[in-house]
Formats: sequence, C-alpha cells, structure tokens
Amino acid sequence: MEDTSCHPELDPRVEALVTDVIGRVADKWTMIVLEALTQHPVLRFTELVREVTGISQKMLTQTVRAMERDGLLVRTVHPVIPPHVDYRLTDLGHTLSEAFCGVWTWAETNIDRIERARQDFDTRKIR
Amino acid sequence: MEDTSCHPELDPRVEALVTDVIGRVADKWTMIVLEALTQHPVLRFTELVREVTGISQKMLTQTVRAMERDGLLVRTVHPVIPPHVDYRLTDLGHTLSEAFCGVWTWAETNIDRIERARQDFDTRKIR
DNA sequence: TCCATAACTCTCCTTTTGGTAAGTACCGAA
DNA sequence: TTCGGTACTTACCAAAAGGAGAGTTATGGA
Repeated sequence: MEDTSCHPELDPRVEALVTDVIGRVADKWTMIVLEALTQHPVLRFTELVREVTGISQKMLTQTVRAMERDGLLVRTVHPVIPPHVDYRLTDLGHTLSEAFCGVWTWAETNIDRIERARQDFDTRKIR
Repeated sequence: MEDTSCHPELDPRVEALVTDVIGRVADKWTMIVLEALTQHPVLRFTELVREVTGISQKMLTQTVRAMERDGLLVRTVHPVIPPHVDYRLTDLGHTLSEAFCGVWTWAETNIDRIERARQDFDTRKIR
C-alpha cells in the first residue's frame, strides 16, 4: 500500500502559505513555459512564443514576469538594438521542473484512462 | 547534473493532448481537493467544504464533478433523507496525488526562497 | 405544523482572464 | 525616408470565473 499523505501539515499558517504557492504555480502556462525552458535552456521571447503553442504575447509576458518575481527564471536584457532578452531557469525553477516532472509523466501514461473515464461519464449522463 | 527533460515528446498530437490534460489538472482547487481526499480517504460534501479552506459550494461542486468525469474520484450517493454523498479517490486519483506530491514538497521546502525572491523583485522595481 | 438537514442548484452580480490589435523605441540598412 | 526587427506595453473588449445568497428536495422529529 502506498503512503496516505505526503505532507503531514500541522501549522495552518504554513498550510495556507503552501496552498497559496501551489495556487500560483499550478498554472497551465507556468508549467508549459517551465517545460519549454527545461528542454531548451536558453530562449528569447519570440522563441518562447513559438515554443509555447497557443500562448499570446500578453500572456507570455505576464507569465514570465510572474515567474521572474517568484525566482523561477532569470530575464537577461542585452541593451542592444533591436532588443535582445533571454530567459533561463534558476536553480529554483529547475527543482520545480523536476518536481512537476511526475505530473507530466502521469498525464502521458494516463491519457487513455482519462479519455475513457470522460466518455463513460458523458454517456452515463445521457441515458 | 540532473536530467534536462523528463518527457521527450515527439508526436505533436500527443503533446497537445498531454498539455490539455495538464491544463485541466494543474488547477488549484483540484489539487487541494485531491490532497484533502488523500489525507482523509472518505469525505462528504460538507466535510470537503470545511476541509478545503476558502472554497465556495459552487466551486466545490464544479471541481468534484470535473474530477469525477476525469475518473479521479468516485461519488457515492446514498439515497436517504437527508441526502448522504461521499467522495473517495480512484486508483487514478491516487496515482495523480502521488505524482503531485513532489510539488507539495517543493512548495513546502521553498516557501522562504519564493518569499525572498518576491521581496527582492518588488524592491528592485521600486528604485 | 414547522423546522432542521445534506447536498446541491440557480440566479445575480462583480472580478478576473485573456485575446486582438495597435503603438513604442531604436537603429541600421535599402 | 521608410522598413524591418525585437520585445514589449497599452487600450479595448468579450468571455469566463467565481462569490453571495436564496431556493429545492424529502422526511423524520419536536
């Protein structure tokens, strides 16, 4: 049998903080940007736009800013014309990427099960 | 050195599916409900409301329905009055919980670093 | 007769999210 | 002199998220 819980929290103040961090970090775009920067250690803005399918410039700007603020990546501005900015993960970013790795793997291995569960659920609702 | 990437995707169709699943599952409330049901294997609706601090009834209903549809939990209705419904994770739910465990741990161990990074960032922006 | 109970569901309303498109800054090249 | 390239920022707008609170259901108990 597996372990029941992985974090036996006691202090509700800490609990709230952790929950807050999870809420911030458990975000679609953040995870995808993280993954992109894990596969390609250094990326410029336009490269990220291309890499992260479907993201708009605005969302990407917001996402990388928030990630920079949280210390997940560093944004390096080269003061040249035309502008050149590149992004790479910090150690903190790398550790999060590793931590989240399990979820990517889980998603990959379980796509079919989820698909089937959804179909079952939907057909069950019809009849 | 750690491994660069944890999922060397090739097929962009699969990639899109996985990304979609991540988008669905990498959600604050989903993760917190998952955690609550990991710590307390069986919970009723009102118990979940109490357990998941800050969630509204509406959000909880939506979240557990989506999770049921994805096959992460089972919802058992006992046809009595007053109603009695309880929720417990499926195997799939348990495996996701385990996969996500790493992220909880990461959040717990890195709260201070994140806090500091934020303060640094914010003060840097002021001056 | 009226209330309490559990698990919603529904409506109304505000806030947030996120997209599109245009603008900006700068310089070298055509 | 206008264009192109880069990394944004801003304004505007539509859609979705999400909260508050009342209503619903049926029944056993006071």
